[in-house]
Amino acid sequence: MATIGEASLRSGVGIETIRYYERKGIVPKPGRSGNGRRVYSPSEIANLRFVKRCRDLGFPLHVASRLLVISMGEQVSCGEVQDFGQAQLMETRSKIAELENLRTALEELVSNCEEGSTNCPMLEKLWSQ
Amino acid sequence: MATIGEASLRSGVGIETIRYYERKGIVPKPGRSGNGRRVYSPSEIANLRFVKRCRDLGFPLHVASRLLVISMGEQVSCGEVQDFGQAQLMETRSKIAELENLRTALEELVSNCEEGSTNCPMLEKLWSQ
DNA sequence: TATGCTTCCTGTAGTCGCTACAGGATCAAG
DNA sequence: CTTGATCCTGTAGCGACTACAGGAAGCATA
Repeated sequence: MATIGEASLRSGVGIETIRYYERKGIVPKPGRSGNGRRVYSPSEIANLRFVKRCRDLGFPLHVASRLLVISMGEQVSCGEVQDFGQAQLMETRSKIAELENLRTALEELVSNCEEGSTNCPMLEKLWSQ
Repeated sequence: MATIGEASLRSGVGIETIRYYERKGIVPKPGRSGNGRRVYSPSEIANLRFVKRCRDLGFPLHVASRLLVISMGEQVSCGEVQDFGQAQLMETRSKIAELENLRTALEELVSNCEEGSTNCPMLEKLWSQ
């Protein structure tokens, strides 16, 4: 049984963020000690770590929450889990593609700065067309 | 001289977003007609288009605003403009690198779904260690 | 002229995932 | 007994919008 500070250290989730997850119902509410402080069991700390893992992979909070619920449930609906993974992968791939277009555009924009043909070639490009 | 609706169409910036930019001081306040409605000159519409161009390139609003101010000013400080461009390029590159790590991790995670070794291999992976 | 549709106005609240207080209570160590 | 760390609740801020509510005009048709 741990305090919120210990739970934070062991899970890697910030204290304020832990309370936020609780408020949002992402993780179940922990018990309280006599003085009203939150008390975390090892499995509750593991839950926090699980959510953090999901977040680090880019899953939105509501998906992390759903994955946690699925994990807790009787029979695991593996198909739904796989769907979330696939969706997140697609999302990530399309974000990469988008950012690569941006990178190309920015590289071209910045490269204009070398040629001092106008007052400020980059601004010119931004205004042109 | 155009209404906000026309300005929105011609600039590609949504009506609510135009008003938001005005509130935030990103673009100068337009004039008003007798009945209190906003009236946009062609150059004010161009300003909106400029901000949109910046946003599409990933620049944060305060940078777009600064670039607009620089453009309006007497002498253009080309160095500052170039710095913004370089910073945005670096930012974009590091975001891409980050997302590529995520993609790799997700691909591995999802690939586990094929091997039905456990109840749900993806969840197992998320909990493990 | 009356009606009805569209556009416009202001102001406020919601989104997402935190993060940072303010103002207070309690605990552990010296 | 005091000091400093940790905890509590509640609220507000971030960025960049987006979505109303509730009302005032404008424009076209009957």
